[in-house]
Parts: sequence; C-alpha cells; structure tokens
Amino acid sequence: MTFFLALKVKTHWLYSSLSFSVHHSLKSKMISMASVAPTHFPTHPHLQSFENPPVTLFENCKSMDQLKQIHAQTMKTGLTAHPMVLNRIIVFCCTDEFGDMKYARRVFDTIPEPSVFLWNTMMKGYSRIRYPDYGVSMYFTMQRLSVKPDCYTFPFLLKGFTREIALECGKELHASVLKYGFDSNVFVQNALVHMYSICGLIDMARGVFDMICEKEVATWNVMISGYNRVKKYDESWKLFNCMQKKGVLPTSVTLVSVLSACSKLKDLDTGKQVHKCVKECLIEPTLVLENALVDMYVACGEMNAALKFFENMKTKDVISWTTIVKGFANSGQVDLARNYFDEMPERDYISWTAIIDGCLQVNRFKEALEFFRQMQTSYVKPDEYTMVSILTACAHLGALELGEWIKTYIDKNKIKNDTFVRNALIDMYFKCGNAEKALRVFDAMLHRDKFTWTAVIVGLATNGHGREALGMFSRMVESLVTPDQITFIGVLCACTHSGMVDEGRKFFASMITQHGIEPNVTHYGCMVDLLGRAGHLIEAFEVIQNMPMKPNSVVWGALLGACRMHKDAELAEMAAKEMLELEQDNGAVYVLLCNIYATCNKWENLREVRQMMMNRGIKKTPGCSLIELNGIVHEFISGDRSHPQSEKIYSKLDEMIKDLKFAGYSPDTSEVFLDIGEEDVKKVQYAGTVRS
DNA sequence: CTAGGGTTAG
Repeated sequence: MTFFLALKVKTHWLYSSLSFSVHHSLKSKMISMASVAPTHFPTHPHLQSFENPPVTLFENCKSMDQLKQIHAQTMKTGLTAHPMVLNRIIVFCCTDEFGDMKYARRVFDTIPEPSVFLWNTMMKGYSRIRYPDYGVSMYFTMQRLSVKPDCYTFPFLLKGFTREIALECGKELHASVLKYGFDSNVFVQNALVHMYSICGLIDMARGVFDMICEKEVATWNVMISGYNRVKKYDESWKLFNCMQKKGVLPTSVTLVSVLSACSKLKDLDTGKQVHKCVKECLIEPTLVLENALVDMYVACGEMNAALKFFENMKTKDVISWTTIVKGFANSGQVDLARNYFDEMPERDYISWTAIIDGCLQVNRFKEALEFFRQMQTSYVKPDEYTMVSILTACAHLGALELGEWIKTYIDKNKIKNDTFVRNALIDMYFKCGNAEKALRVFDAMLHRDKFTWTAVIVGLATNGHGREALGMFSRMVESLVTPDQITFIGVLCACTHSGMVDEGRKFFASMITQHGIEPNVTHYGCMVDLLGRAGHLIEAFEVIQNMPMKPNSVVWGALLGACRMHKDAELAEMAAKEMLELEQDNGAVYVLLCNIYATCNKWENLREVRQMMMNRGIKKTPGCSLIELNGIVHEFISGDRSHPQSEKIYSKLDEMIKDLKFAGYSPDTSEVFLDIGEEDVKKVQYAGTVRS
C-alpha cells in the first residue's frame, strides 16, 4: 500500500503539467455514470454469473458509452478486481477508433503496478490520437519507476511522433533503445528509421538503416518513403534498385513510394517499369497503387496513358478523379478538367481546389470565384489551400471586398492561417492597391519567408513606394532571408518606379557579386526599363547588346517604350522591328510602333504599319478593366455593350467626361487606336462596357 | 491480449 501511494504521487507530479489530474474518487464517478446510463442496454447473462471475466462483452463493445456501462456493471458485481477487466477497458480506450484516452488514463492511474503491456497500450493510444508528448511523458515515468520497456514499447511510442517531438527527444530515445539492447530488433529499428526521417535527419535514418542486418520489406519501404519526404527522389530510386538487386520482392507500398518519386522526377521510364510489374501480376494492385500510377502518368504529361488506365480501373475514389482533374487543370485544359469534375461521384475540398487552380492557371479568375461559390453551396469546407487560391483570384481581379471577406472567413472558420495564406493576403492587398493593410498583415507575422519579403518588396514597388521597398530589402537581408531572382525583380522595379538609376545599377551588380544570383532576361529587361525611362537610351541599348542571352520581346518592348517617352523614332523603329521578329502576331507591338510614329508626327510610316497589320490580319486584343461592386467583379471591355445596365453606364460616363472637361482636363490622345480616326479616340478611351 | 510501410493540393 505504501508503494501504491508513492506511485500515485509521482505520477501526479509528473503529469500535472499536462493538465491531467489523478482521480481518487474514481469509483463513485463510475457508479454515477451507470445510474445515468440508458436502460435499453440489457444486463448481459455473463455478468450475472461472474465466474469468468466478460471477455465477449468487451469484444463486442462498440462505443465509449457501452464500455462505461460494462465498467459500471463490473464494479457492481465486484469483477473490477480482475486484472483482465481493467486491461480490457484500457485496451478499448487506447485502440478503438472512438476510444477515450482521458478515460484510459483515469483507469490506468488506479492500477498500482501496471504491466509493460499496459504501459505500451497507453503509448499506443497517445500515438493514435497524435499526442506524442503524452506518450513520451509516459515513457519517462515508466523509466522513473524502473519498469523496463520491451520490444513493443518503441514502435508504439515512436509511431505518433511529429517532427518537433522527434527533434526534441529522438536521440535520447535512440540511446534508450541501445541501452536496452533492442538494436537488433527489426521492428524497433524500423521505428527509429521512421522517426529520424520525419524530422528530416535523413542521414541518421540511413545510418540506422545500414546497421539493420536482416532488413524486411517494411525496412526498405520506410527508408524509401523517408527519402521521398525530404525530396531526395533520386535516392529513393537508387534504394529501390538496390533492394531489387538483393532480391527483396517489393510490395504495393514500395511501388507507391517509387511511383511518387517517379512523379516528382518526371521519370516516365521507371514509372512504366513499375506499371509493367503491376501488369505482370507480380504485385497486388491496390487502389492506392492504381492512383499512384495515374498520378505518375499525369505528372509525366502522359494524359492519354493516365486516362486509359483510369477508365479501366474497377473502383475509383475521389483521389483517382481528382488526379485526372488536376492533370487537365495543370496542362491548361480547364474545360476538359471541368468535364471530369462534373462527372465526379463525390468531390472533396481538394477536388474543388484543383478545379479552382485550373482556372487560375489560365487566368480565368472570375470562373475560379464562381467555382468557389458553388463549393460553398455544396457544403464542402475549404481549407487553407483553397483560401490561397481564392485570394490569388481576388488579387488578379482587384476584388478587395471579396478578399476582405475571405480574411474574415478564415478567422471565423478557424482555417489555418499559415505563412502561405498570409503571403497570399499580402499579395492580394497590394494588388488591390491597399498597401496599408498589406503591411499590417506583414507586421503581424512572426515567421516570414522569402515569399513574404518578396511579396512586400514587389508590392511596395508597384504601388509607387520605391524607397520603402528598398528599405524592406535591407531588412530582408538583415533577417538573413536569402533573396531570389524574383526578389530582385522587385528591387529593380522599385528603382525604376522612383527613378533611382544609380541604385538600380548598384543592385544589379550586387546580384552576382553579393548574392550569387545570375541575372536572367527579365532582370536585363528591368535594367533597360530603368535606364530607358531615365533617358539613358544609348546605355539601355548597350545593355541589350551586351547581355549574355538573346533579348526577348519584353526587353525590346522596354526600349521601345523608352524611345516613345523620349521621342527617339530611329531607335524605336529598330526596337520595334526586333520585336516583330520575335512576335509576328503580337498586336501590341504594332500599336506601340504606331504610337511612336504618331508621337513623332511620322504619319506616312504610321499608315504603312496599319497596312501591314491589315495584310497580316493582326488585331490587338482589347484592353480590359475590372471593378468590384458589392462583391461582384465587373469587366470593362472597349466596344462591348452587353451589360444590362449599359445605357445608364454610358450616360454617366458622358456626364463625367463633361465635368472633367469643364474642370480643364484634356485627355492624352497619344494612345491611338488603329481602326478609328483621331476624333474617336477620346470617346473610346472612356467607353468601357460592363459585363458582370 | 500488443508490431512496422503509402497516394491527391500551393
């Protein structure tokens, strides 16, 4: 009895930090539970004659309610004293899908000297509900009480580990394993490999793996998936080959991992080999394996092969369908994606996000929002991935109201507000022109990654806050976050927008010298833009001549724009010709060239270009503006009168133009439209129509 | 009376 008390005190002390309390009045609690139990549950005959513990009762137990009733009955009849009864109760609570670990714990704490079996079962339970720190506490308590773990202890304990807990106490537990001499038990070793691989210590995992003398398939599987987890797909592949050389027959689990690696590496050849393996009936094709095959074909861009396999699948689940939808979505074939999406027997949030992302891929942002609305009416809860996609759509549409609504939605529905979501929010606010709110989100962030800083730098730059953008860049470097190519686009853009030519030159040079980033064609384009706008046309042209790669149309376009701004028709003509060389049917180039000629009063040349356009059948894609009103995004396209309120809108526009003119405004008519006379220009500039 | 592995999305 003295020992019993000592144990309870110790246990209580150890667990007080984990919000557990030891229940000394357990018995009275159990009896009160029995008194409120529903009466329709009949007293089982086994309980009336209690020569044997009611094993079958426990085996047929389906819920915690039933378990509590059995527990209460055993107390009434005095059976609780039988060790089998408490064991069964704890096993149920720890292993059943609906098992209650708090209940298990209350019972466990009443047992004076729990067996290793019970300690193991408790740890298994904590792993099941993903409370690994409770499991670890159990383990340390067990140690303190000098209870020796057995070979089941570590697999159960480590199974529920997260990255954090593995980093925190993985090595200590590994030492324990060695201390108790389990370094030759393959189950324990597999668990260790798994534990090291989930926390990214892949070399430690490999070290343990190499020490295992008698590897089983599961050993190979856990190591291969470990390499997948840290994105070392070529290592996964190597290990798979090695395994085959040793004559170890893979299982479907192995193949799923290998296929996953093939998908990431876009290794169609290996993927096909795996498929052959399955076709030759060497391995049982599970649904998961079949899904992995479809995914491999999709990832390798083999939509036909993917479809052929998919159509022949006897059973398909939501993952099979989503994989196909995603395949079409990623390749820009949204309409096909949509066909399959519509045919799906059920759709989860991942399916919905896949079709929404498909719309984003091809800039069909309004359609993305439409899908989101449908998703909501079909009661599928979005997750943070969905939110990122929707915020991206809002950003491109300038839909600030909806964006704000999404933010509220995230808070209200407790959707994970992670770095991805916050980055998307920042981008949305900036693209909608609200720098203040973007910065408010930014300031509140504790963890900022490369994308956060880049979003802020680009956002500030494009909103006209060049100096602030550069300030952010300094802060980014100070925080030891490594900038990338995109970050420098933002930096150079900031210099351009604020006319900081010298700073721009300096930053451009520092890309290589200080940050080890090779400028790409876009960076050269930024430099041309920066120098050109500032009037350094010759220097801009020199940049183009000296750049190590072939200039693209954007680079020439930057020069062309600069020429127009500084009225250099000669250089402009050359730039435009270079541009047309690259993009025969880009209407915008012709328009730019026309604008130059118009600016320089070279009407003859302008007519020639117009003629060229007519001959080549070139049309400029109409410009499009957007406005959000009461959460609905309206598109304005010149010359389109399909909006139901078209009349009203036009009369309002006329009124506004009158007011503007009265106030002394004279429109800039240098942006000529090609198939209309100069007189019409002013009208057309305002004449958007609205389409909702 | 207890054990180990996997697929879909930024």
